[in-house]
Amino acid sequence: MDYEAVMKLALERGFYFPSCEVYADAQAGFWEYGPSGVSLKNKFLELWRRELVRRDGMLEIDGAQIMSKSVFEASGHLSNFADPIIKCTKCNSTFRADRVIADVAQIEIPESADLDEFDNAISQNNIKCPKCKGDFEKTKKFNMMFRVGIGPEGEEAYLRPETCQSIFVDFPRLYKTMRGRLPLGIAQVGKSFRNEISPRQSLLRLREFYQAEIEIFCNPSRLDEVEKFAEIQDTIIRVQTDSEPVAMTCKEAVESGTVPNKLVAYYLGILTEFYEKTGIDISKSRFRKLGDKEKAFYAKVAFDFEVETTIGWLELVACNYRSDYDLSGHARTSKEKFDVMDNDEKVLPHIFEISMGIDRSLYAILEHSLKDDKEHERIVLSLKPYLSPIHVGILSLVKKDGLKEKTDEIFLNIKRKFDAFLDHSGAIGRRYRRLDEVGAPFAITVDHQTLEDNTVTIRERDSMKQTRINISEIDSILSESVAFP
RNA sequence: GCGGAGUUAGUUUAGUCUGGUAUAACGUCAGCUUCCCAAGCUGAAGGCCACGGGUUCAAAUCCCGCACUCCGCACCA
Repeated sequence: MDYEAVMKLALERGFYFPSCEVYADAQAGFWEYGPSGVSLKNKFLELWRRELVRRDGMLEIDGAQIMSKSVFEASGHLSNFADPIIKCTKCNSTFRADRVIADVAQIEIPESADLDEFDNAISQNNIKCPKCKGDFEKTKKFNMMFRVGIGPEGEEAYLRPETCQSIFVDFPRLYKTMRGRLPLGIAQVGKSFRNEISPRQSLLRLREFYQAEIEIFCNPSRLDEVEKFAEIQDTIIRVQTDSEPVAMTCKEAVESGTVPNKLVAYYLGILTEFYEKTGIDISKSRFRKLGDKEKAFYAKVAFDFEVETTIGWLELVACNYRSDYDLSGHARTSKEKFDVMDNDEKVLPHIFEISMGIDRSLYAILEHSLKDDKEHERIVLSLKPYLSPIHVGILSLVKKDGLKEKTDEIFLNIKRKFDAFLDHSGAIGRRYRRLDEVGAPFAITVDHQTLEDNTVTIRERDSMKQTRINISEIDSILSESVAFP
């Protein structure tokens, strides 16, 4: 289904909706998760922990969202995470200074250059507004980080623009106290903040958003010594270096040089296996190798994991080989030691990161799972059972003759163990439809026969098939059916 | 940030040109119908029309501003 249909479902069924919507001064780029959205997100993260964090024996931390100025001096965000912008005095159009100068005068000025350089280039080449030929104001820096003032003096600090900086600065302590050995993965789920110029499309471009980031600390001279590689060497990944994605095994990807080494291929492999289990259609995905101009300022090699949706290819994960950019930066600025012993060799670890956008991933899962079942006149959210906000609906066929009481009793017995939803009101077909829309994989219905022989019907969402089971079997059947794979 | 379109109930929407405090469907809730796939019947709740200002006896409707949403441009780890 398309973006509009997902949006409608999100608003009607409590997945997500605009923040502060009752106030007129609500700002763009901020969205809330409702009950269904939170449940889906929690389950998605549980799957992420199982398939990546636990599978690879990573350490998970939970860092502060506000970090000191020094962190971002060391990380380069204060100088690099900003665009030089120029504004036309006549028509108020805003442009990126480096782009206009490159287009008009063919002069390449790096975006991190001093502001004077841009102003000089503009006056020397007599560059005017491309739209109205007006004059430009002086070049300004627009930094995408949110600045905050700490305490009564308003000491300078920033909301983190990516969660991984806490992982980098915590690395020395974690390595020492958690008995670290290279390669070591450290993971974190949390919020990041970026002052986007134009947030768009609900969860797809937010100013406050969730990331699940994994930083792999590794010895750069041993990137092909990866024992675990055997686990995924036959896993098929889709890699795009030119115009079309090409499906290949991880082994072939390394041997052909498409992916630079076994370590990177291993993580692309387990990431693909993870996304397969979210229900996203992997045949509509690709790892797109980024060109030099597209890469982030810290990345040596970068693959974006992208998924095809009705609004185009959507970047869900950035996989960047950051080399020693981060640790050497923090070592230099903090004067702390970030190098460690690996066997008998002292190394400053390199970093490969898997930076996942959670909100976008959830959107992609919803879009790929939402089906219009025209034959039965229903909208079905065919989520994997272990990701469904509601595991099971517990329904009474009718309220009277003691069916309500019997239904309540069943609900009481399972509600702590499963996400169960009790519903007595309205026509039974309507209640099934409602459960279909929030993606509940099962519905259990108590009818008159239940009172005679303690059996209930269990209906399966996608096939609409019903089977009669004993009440005593409910727990084991559900446990098995909604378990994580 | 620029240009265009839009904003009326939970959702989709009529009404805006031709000013007189608002329409419908679906959804929701309660009840009836001994009822297993959005059935039927009865009833109810829900909006002062994004927000702020102006014109007018009177504004959802006209004017100005502003915010947000969508589409393009630009931007985007």
